[in-house]
Amino acid sequence: MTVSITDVAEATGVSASTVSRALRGRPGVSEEMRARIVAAAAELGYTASRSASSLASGRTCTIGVVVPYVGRWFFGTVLDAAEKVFSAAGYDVLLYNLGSPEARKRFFTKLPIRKRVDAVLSLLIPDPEEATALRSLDVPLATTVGGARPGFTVVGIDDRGGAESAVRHLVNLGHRRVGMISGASEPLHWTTPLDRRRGYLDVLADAGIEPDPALETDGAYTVEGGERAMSELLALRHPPTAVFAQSDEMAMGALRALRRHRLRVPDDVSVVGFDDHELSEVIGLTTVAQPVAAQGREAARLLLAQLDDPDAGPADPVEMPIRFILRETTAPPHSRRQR
Amino acid sequence: MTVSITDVAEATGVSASTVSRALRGRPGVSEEMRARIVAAAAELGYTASRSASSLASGRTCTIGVVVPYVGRWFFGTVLDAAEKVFSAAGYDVLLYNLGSPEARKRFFTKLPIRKRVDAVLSLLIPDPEEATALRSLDVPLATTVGGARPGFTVVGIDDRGGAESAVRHLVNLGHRRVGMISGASEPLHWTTPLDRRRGYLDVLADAGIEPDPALETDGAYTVEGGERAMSELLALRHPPTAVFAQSDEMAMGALRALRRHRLRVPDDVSVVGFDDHELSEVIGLTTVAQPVAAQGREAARLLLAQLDDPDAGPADPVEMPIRFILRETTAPPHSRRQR
DNA sequence: CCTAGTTGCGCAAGCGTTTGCGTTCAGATT
DNA sequence: AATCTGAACGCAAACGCTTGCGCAACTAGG
Repeated sequence: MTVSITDVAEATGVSASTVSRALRGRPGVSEEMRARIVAAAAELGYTASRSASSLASGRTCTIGVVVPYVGRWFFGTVLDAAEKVFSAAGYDVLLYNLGSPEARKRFFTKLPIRKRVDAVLSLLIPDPEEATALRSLDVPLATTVGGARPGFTVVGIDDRGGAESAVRHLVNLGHRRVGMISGASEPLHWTTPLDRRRGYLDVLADAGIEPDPALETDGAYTVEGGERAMSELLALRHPPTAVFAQSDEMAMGALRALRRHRLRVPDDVSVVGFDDHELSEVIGLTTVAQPVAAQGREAARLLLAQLDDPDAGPADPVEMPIRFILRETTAPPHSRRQR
Repeated sequence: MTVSITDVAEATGVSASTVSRALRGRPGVSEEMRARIVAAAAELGYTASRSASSLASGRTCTIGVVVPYVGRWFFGTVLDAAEKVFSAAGYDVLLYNLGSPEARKRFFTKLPIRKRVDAVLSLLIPDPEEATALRSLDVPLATTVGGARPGFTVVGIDDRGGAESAVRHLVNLGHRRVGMISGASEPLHWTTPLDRRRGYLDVLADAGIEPDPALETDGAYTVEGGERAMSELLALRHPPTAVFAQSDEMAMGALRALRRHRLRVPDDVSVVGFDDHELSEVIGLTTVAQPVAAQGREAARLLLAQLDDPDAGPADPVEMPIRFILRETTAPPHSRRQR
């Protein structure tokens, strides 16, 4: 049978309470006794039952992490970093992967997480009702990725500024017809696409370029979507000479579409992405880098801080630095002819 | 305060036992009463405390998933698929990300998972001691990725056959000097690199080609490693005309190295990978596709089956189909000249 | 009409910890 | 010597649920 606290108590000839205190480093146990207990516990291979201890103490030593798609690079990377911080602090991670709308709905109505976690890190942007549901858990909450929400600690980046630097780069190269591949409004209340669009429009306005709605197209933040979007742009009467994709994955899709159309990058069309995907360097994609893992780490740390210091509200929003990275997918328009 | 089972019991005027039975669909409750209880529970926003119920019942309704790197595409994808199966069946997923050796060691010595899960899906290959530790948990176990182990249900692919088809393709194209970028023995007892190497050697032998140890190099299963490995190969007096990379990520690194060396693919050097990474299609990489998500799904399903039918041992090993995919990174040697 | 079987529900004993409080006892303080 | 003070430890009551068993009330069979 599995060994319980009373077993190690008997083995040491003390009470269960003393064992409990000894093993958790609580005061009220002599060092000598503590050593004996620890030894006995080790010998018996004792591990405290989490169910029992969290039932008794009210603490679960578990953090819930909810993410839209673990499989996608961005979320996987954030999760990876956050998990390391949590587990180093002795917390376990309960993962909820809410890709499909059904899964998402089920999660937020049933809230299986209730009474199971000490805090929640949400890698997806909860809509107002979902946010309310999460708040009802009455534990510290944090979000990476845009959209300030009362009660949530949020760490993110300057999406607007990032988009500006990307588009400004294209404009400075001399491009006047700059397309954008965006991820549309799919999950409502998710402000990143909007912020990045704002940056795009800002720069155009600054440069005195009339924005053309036909140049804005939806890539759904996936490779396939980006490919489709790029094809649409190429089908235009006046296709763009440069494209700003709101994510590297969409930019990769765009590159693929361009290759299929036998157009050369950057000679015929320039492409700039956003995120600095792990493979972007491999393919030489010009992009705006954001510190993905660092965001996960930071969010995790802030959450832990909130747990340590009870009745400390959510931390102030954190904005992580971004960085424009020039690689090989951008050049002045029609550079072939100009050479 | 948080609402407990007695609250809904009082609200309905019945005992807690009846509430418990009603809410979990157990027999012994009239349909009418059940409806009333369900309604009351919903109204009060009641959720059973997992700690309490698992303490009482011994079941945790939780599956532990241990993975080396959540951030990597392969593991993220497997996890994504497995999580969906688990959560659809009402199980939560406890994630352990064991990238660093310290984290891994800590996990297997302290086994924080003990008494916390009903089953374990390991996406990393446990060495014999680790396997013993896991078995001591006394719950169903499953593994994706190579290496049969007593007590584990394993679902994998034919690594050797896959490697054979990749290398045979190169040999059939006329290549005689075929390099290999492998992930070496880093985590011991992880047979995939060995099996893939076996396939590589088989084909060479079949074709009457003397294997050259200098053509085998270590890419550590990462993009950077692949790049380094390819550079080494190119520095050889007689560099290979084709390269088999044991993973797509390493193949991508190889492509990058080739680009840096101003060599053209496939004209100067052919490259074939393994895995069919989500971005391989984007870059046109010839590769051997394995059903990654399907493996996660299948492993999860088998685990659930074992949970449903108690005292059913681990399932028979499952081998998922693989498929060679011809894209654009392979061609006959020196095809430029031959044209 | 009596018995046997079913159905619906309550009782109470756990499940393995944690923790407030009480007890004991050695040593310090007057 | 009597009292006080901590330190070290034990007691027992939670924590919120599950489940075997018991007990009515009701149905059906003879």
